[in-house]
Amino acid sequence: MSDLLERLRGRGWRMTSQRRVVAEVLDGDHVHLTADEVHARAARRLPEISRATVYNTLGELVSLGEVAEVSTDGRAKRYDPNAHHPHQHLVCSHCGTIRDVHPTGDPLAHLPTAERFGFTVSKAEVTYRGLCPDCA
Amino acid sequence: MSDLLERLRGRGWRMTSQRRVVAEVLDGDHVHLTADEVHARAARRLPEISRATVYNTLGELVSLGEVAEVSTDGRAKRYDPNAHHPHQHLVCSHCGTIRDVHPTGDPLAHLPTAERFGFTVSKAEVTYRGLCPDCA
DNA sequence: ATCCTACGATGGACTGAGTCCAAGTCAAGA
DNA sequence: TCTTGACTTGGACTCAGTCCATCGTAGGAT
Repeated sequence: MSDLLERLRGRGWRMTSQRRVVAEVLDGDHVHLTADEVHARAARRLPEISRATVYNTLGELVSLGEVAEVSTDGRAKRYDPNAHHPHQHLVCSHCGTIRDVHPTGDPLAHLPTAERFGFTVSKAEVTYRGLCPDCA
Repeated sequence: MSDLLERLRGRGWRMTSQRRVVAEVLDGDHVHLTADEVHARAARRLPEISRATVYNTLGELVSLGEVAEVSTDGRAKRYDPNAHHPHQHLVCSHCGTIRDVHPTGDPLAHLPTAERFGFTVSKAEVTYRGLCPDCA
């Protein structure tokens, strides 16, 4: 994530303090913050940042492929900065904790042509559900 | 789905015209209606049915395991009456069409113990994404 | 057949997540 | 340092879903 700001500048992004702060908040592994959580953390450094700007910036990061959108519970979407390392998610059904996981093999390979109904299938998202050690 | 009403009666459900209509609307294969769509179709037969009742009934059907909740897009949840036949979903990234699909093998088998972080993993939901024949 | 009552239905207010927009601000090139 | 169009702001708005006080009724009891 450290060179994210460089990549963005290279793509013609106008660099503002708001965008810098949002990008900094989204740094690390196993980070899966909601937009409101991103806003709250960003506001600790830049008190007057607005929700609209956070939504705009997250949306741009997603369409640039720098951040992945994850929705594991039908509630708020979460934003995962680990977009350059393909992975799936393991979610605790009780407390909602999310871990990045790496299954073996390619899930796409398990969908036979006959089951594709003429679709051009390009990716598979897997959500594993269960109980985490604390909730078990 | 035809014997659903029988099963529900057997579980002590009080049978009302509203519940009957909701259960009837949720009949068929590849049915993935939102709550509002269920409400609209139910209202064609029973004009004064309320949204709250549709939400209540759907929620009960889900907790009884008769209907599965599917959220493929972070927007409205969809309700899938095919809950007794395990399957995954193939979604068109452009128009949102959803098909039930049956991959080979068990996705759970591809998550090694070392990648389970102590979780008791009980199921895997797979969403395949791509373009349907009409949108390609 | 009628009565009772607890379970279910109703609709309107409310919440949470996200979008939209007109007006103001400022990064960065000239 | 000036200019300008890209960016930010906050408030109104939408959409999906929940909550709740009140009313209605399914189905067992008599």
